Amino acid sequence: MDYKFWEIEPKWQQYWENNKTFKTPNDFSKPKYYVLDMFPYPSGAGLHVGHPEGYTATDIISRYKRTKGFNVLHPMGWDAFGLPAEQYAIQTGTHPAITTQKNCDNFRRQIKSLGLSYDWDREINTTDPKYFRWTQWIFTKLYNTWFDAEQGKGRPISELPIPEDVKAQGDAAVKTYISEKRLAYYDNAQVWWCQSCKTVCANEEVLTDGSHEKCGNQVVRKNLKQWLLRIPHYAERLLQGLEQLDWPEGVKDMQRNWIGKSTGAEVDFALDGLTEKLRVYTTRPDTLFGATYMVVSPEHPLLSKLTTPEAEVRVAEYVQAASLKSDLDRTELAKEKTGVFTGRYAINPVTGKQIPIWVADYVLMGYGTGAIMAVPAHDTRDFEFAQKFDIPVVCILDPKEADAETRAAVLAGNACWTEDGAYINSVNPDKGINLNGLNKKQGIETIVAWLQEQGIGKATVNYKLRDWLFSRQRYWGEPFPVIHWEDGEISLVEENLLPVTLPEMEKYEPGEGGESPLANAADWLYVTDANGRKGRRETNTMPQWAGSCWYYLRYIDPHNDEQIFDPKVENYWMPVDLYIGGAEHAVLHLLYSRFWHKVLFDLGVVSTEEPFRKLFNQGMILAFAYETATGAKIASDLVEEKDGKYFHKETGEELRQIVAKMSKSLKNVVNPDDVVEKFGADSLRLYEMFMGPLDDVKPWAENGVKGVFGFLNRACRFFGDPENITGGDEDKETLKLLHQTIKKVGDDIENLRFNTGISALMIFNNHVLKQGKVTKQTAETFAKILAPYAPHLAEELWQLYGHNETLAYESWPEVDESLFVESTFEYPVSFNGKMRFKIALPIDMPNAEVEKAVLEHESSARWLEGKTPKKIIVVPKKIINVVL
RNA sequence: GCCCGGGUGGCGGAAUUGGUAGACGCGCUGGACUCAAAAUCCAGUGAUAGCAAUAUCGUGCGGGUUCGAUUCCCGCCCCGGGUACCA
Repeated sequence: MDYKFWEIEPKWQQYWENNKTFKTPNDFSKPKYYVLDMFPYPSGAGLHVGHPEGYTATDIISRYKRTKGFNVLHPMGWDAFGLPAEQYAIQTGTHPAITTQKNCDNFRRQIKSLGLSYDWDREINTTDPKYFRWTQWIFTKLYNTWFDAEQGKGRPISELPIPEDVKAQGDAAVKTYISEKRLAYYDNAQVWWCQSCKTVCANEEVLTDGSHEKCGNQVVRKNLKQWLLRIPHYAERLLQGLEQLDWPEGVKDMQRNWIGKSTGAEVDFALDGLTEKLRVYTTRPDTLFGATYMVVSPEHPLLSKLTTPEAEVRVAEYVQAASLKSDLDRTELAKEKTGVFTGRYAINPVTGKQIPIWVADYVLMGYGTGAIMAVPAHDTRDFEFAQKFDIPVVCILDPKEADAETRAAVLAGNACWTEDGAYINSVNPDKGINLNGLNKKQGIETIVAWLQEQGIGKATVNYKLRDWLFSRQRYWGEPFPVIHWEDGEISLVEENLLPVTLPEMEKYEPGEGGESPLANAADWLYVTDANGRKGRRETNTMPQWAGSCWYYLRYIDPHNDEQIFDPKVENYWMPVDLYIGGAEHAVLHLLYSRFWHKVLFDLGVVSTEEPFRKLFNQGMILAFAYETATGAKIASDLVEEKDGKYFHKETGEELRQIVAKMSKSLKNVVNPDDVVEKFGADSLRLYEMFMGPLDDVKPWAENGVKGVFGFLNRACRFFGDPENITGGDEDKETLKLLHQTIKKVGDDIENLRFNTGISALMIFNNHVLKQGKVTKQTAETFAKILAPYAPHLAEELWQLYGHNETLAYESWPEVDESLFVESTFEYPVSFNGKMRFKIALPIDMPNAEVEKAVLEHESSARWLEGKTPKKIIVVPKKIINVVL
């Protein structure tokens, strides 16, 4: 049978669609397996070859698990809110919904052409009002939830205890108190603003160079009324939850770093001439004896009080200058420390000495208390600062492990030592404190106990995680179900009135000064309540993360108009057993999703504490590119190859082959449609999996596609030719290899090692090609184990062997381990670790006889050189090593 | 700087718990088929030396542990990702 993939593939895709082969019933009698892809943003550019990488992997797992008797949930949908459709609307006036629809249709067509076994009846779209009705519903839940620190969980706002003193202040105070506890709140926030996108962005969306991750333009600070979510309340839970997850350690680490937990202590410093105290946060309270000055951030609320009249001018100037600096200047570029003395002194509580208080922008208001005690001898930043401004450096940790020179410098206060050591100068009998002789752990415990006793400090925990800025100044997003009333009250749109849909508009331009385009939708914007009170709808929309935060829950029950989903069904399907997608979502999407999920868990909406049990990141698919000796990139169509070297077609200059991201300018973008047309979907699937380990970054090579295409051709020609299929018993060697292959392919799928699984299939195919004939049973087994990878060809073969039904639910072949039992093993024999020859011996032969057989072997004499071996190591079924 | 990954032929990559380094595929070389090409098939292919059998070297570098190290330990170098004045 010739390999006519162009006929086979559409035929089976049609069959699967007509028969709803992959429609997933909520059949609770079977064990379930939920395999999820990170759903795509349907861009106008269509599918990139990176998409099918993850999709093929999950498809192989899905198809395999079905044959192992699992009820498999494998859905697909569209994360379709987003800026490109809105920008296109601004340019052309085309409604984003129309653009989105078109793009979704194209993505669906492309994905279907790959033969992926999705249950298309569960398709979802985040821009569908029937979907975002529930996104809005979750927002109302967040708004109406507070975090009970004692119980460590979120609870309905109706259960929030109101302190008596708040009650005494009246209704307004109670309302304020409540709104300060809600997980979602509306407030003035210093936010990142992208002038190019005319919208705010979350901290997480700003890259380290101060650019917006979406567009690459620099962002600026701006003060705006915004919606924020109190994700830091869940910091500890988000951290702890990681422990139970089967996720790549790297991703867990990134989340841990992002959450940024640190343990330390808060210490109150008395101030000279003021009754106020200055509170600092430190992770090293044990170095208190070395604190020779203090620093407050330029935004510190106490700064004006601290500043003495003589210092007023310079402090004001400094604060002014700092406020003009972007955060970028304050961090990356300006490594050189700046600061001015406030004129005020604090009292070091352990030494009783006066220490100066400075203001400097290397201390950030947003972390800890916005003030620090500076220990220049044992903190590099403080040391730098102290050196520059000539502040005393007092060493209180003797660096015993350091070399003599370093040690001397540190002890003299001329160098900084941040490692552990032995405390010195850390005793004050008057205050009843002595750390000398303790180690770091004991030192911290002792000083914290002392601070607590004195009532001037306590152990504390800090997190880097900040409130999540949750609103955007865009049209194409979920509207908030919120109304701002003329009297200042904020209320939610009632649940039975959801969804709040987007108004039709003629123009989609954002308003000036940070207003969303929705501010122009007069008919939609204004509302009046039953009492005639006027109100205005929230004009911001939710960020794109909103829809993707919970989509995996909607697949479970996508058409339910009564509830977000039926809890019985949720209880069956959750959690997601395997989630595959790009590593770029390591923190943002995955952290946000976990946060929402935990809130929903606390409220009893979902049944699992974590949404994604196992996570796997596919590596990016790159492409070869070419550059000159000076590093200039050359578009691929200007490159020619000669004898394995690359030259510029026009200049003749020799070029270097490099690996880079696919890009239009390099002309090395691979379109999946072209690959499918030329080699077929099965070849594309197979190649994407054969390129290398799923999590590796790897370059696309068209010759590689030809390689797997050749394999499918040979397999099709051999297994599709009735003359090669015989009756009778299978050849022993073939049978053994077949079972080894079943085992290898199955194990490799379970472990997501698809490249070596394909290699095993190739080895088997090469074998039978040489063998010439196989039994029908062998041929059928081959079709079954090929099916997860190349389902179209497998179905075709299966049909050829006389079956009328799909093989998608045929059970996975059993491995007959007894075939692997061998009576002899061909031992590699090495002398002093170098392999010299091989000898076949019975595996149950006693060691003494093995040694004898080895030494008597004709080749041994040559390596023994007349010597008597010192030792002979025999590792059964592994190796024999003769030690001379 | 700090935290994660990773360095294996010309290329993508294999190698259970330490046990024959280079599976499988690409590329290349030679051959068959063909008027010829493509396609297909067969053989070879880590480097060096040799007609060959074979030998020596070989998994980023330098040490170590071991009968035996791509694998474990110590010290470096390089590449990729994340993060960055978080006290």
